[in-house]
Amino acid sequence: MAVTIKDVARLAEVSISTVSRVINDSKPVSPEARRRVLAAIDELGYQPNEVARSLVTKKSNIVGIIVDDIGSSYVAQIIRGVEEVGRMYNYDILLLSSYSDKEAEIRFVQLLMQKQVAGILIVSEILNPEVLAHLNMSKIPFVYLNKYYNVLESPTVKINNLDASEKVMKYLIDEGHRKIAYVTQEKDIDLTIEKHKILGYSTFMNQIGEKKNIFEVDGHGINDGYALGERILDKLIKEEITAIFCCEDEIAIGLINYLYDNNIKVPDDISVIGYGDISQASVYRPKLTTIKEPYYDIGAVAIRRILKVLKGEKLEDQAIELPVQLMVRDSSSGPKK
Amino acid sequence: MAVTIKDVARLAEVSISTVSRVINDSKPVSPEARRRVLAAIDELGYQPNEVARSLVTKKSNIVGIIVDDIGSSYVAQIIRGVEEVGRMYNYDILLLSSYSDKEAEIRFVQLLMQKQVAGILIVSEILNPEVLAHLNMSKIPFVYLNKYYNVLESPTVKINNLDASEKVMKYLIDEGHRKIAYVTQEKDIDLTIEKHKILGYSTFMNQIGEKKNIFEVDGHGINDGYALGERILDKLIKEEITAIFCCEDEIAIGLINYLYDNNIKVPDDISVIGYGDISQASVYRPKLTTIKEPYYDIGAVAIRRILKVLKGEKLEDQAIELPVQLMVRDSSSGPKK
DNA sequence: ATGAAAGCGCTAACAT
DNA sequence: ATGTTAGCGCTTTCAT
Repeated sequence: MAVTIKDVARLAEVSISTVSRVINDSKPVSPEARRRVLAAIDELGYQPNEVARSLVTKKSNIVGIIVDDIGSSYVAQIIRGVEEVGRMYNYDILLLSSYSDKEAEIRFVQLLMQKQVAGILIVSEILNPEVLAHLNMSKIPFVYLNKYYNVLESPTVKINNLDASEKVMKYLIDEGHRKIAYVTQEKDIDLTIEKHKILGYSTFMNQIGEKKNIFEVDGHGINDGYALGERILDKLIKEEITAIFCCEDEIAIGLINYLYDNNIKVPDDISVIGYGDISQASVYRPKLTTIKEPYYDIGAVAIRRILKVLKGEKLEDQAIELPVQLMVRDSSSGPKK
Repeated sequence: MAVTIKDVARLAEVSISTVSRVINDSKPVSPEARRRVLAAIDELGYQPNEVARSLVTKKSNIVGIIVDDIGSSYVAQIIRGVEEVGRMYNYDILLLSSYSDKEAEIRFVQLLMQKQVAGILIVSEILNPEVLAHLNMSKIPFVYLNKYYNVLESPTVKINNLDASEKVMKYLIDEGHRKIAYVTQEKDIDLTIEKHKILGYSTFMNQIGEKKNIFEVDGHGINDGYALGERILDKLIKEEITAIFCCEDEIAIGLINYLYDNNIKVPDDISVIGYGDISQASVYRPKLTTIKEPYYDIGAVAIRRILKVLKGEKLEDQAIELPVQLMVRDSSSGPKK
């Protein structure tokens, strides 16, 4: 049997209330009593039972985080940010993986409510309005993060994607490119962040008065990027494209693989730019020029928002936008023609 | 205020014990009462308070997992295994990152004890006997995982590393290589798993009667592999090495980079084999021949062990060994001389 | 400043 | 089969 507050009280010859006051610093306690309590705690190696505490305070110091898949590296980065900041304020993390299962997301939210978590963080890759409804009902502070979709009307932290595509376009044009293509994901463009990226691309293309070339890719994998290459090669040549901005690093890498296999040199013949700065990006040869999204920061900012609400502070905006960084590496250069 | 067991009892016109019996299926309840309780639960949307439950049962359905760094991909894979299996048995995961801080590991163990977790899983990259001591004191079932060091006298799940190096050596020799080098980490070889890998290497080299060439590398990064290349190039040439087996993929990739930059072709001039099958391994060009360690399985087996103990079953052995897989890809071939 | 006592929501022994 | 009741370990009024 573990040592409880009673044991401490008995040994210190005070009441359990006094012990409680000492460990919580909640009310004045005489120096003498405090000394005895501390001594008793030390002697017995007493550790307050967090569960009992949570029961009465109706608050745990646990933050629940429902992620899509802990295996994705960006998710791991977010968790890292959450974990590290949470730790500074003594919050622990309860981790649940939904694997894009809507039902699971909802079940998990309920589960976290049962566990009296202090806050909830969702990292989803799907659109699930139901889960938002549950969250809003719960009265638990939460932040909803989504890499692909725009989160509206809910607390979130997101990337400034317009800024991202503008940075890329400006760089490319400054390097002398004019025939620039963009590769986007195929679906729900209105709902997704692709909207903003395409806007940035289009604006610049209009500005320099060149024809827009937007290709759609199916899937998120390197294979899909490779398959894309196969599909668009002719068009690339016909349109004399000298630079391609891809919506995801994986796609860019797959595309580079395809080009390499077809004797088209990157960046000499075509510059390829990715998006995301996944770990492979800086290893791959040629090293990928890409947009680095601050996932660690997203996690850190997200948890800070929850902590803020917990402290009773009001949030100004629902959404916080974080800037990105253009990582110029070896898969891009000026056009060599 | 959330709805409690009392509200359900009142609405169903039964006692709270009956409600408890229904939700826990712990004792027979008349069909009629059960029906009313279920209806009331449904109507009120009642969800049992897990915290109160844990307080009385002294058991939570939470498994604590202390990892070195959630950012490492192998750690993420382990967590994935733990999470997925845990979920099947309704266990949740409390995640703590120690970043190789000994003090933190110990603090976290105590924290988890306070939280009444059902089990503890440690994924450490350092050697920390103190934490083992705390763990043993806690009476909480645990498994200690360590990628680099041999865990003795404690429940663990590990890789059969001798098997791993034998597989590599057998493959290389079958391909016709004889001048084979091994790259190891520099320190504590007696304590680390390197011991078994080197044993496998040495055994085979003795068998074919060739001179052993073991190089030591400092650090775990790609840069370190690159630096290694610089240091050993002359020796490689002098000894006419045709294949190098590296203790880590990162080292292998760095080494390949260096060789590539110095006009030595992989695998034509030298075959390079890694260890770990990190995500880059199958993307990198040439794709890395390497040993795939089953991290997902390690996590899954580890949590199963804990669950087993929780069910009161005895463990046969302290350690479970999992087999590895040799992934033959493009960084290796027969010697081309 | 301190203690007694109520009660958080639940389970489980005991009584019926 | 069902209800009553005593805690689980703690915080927090309410007295003193």
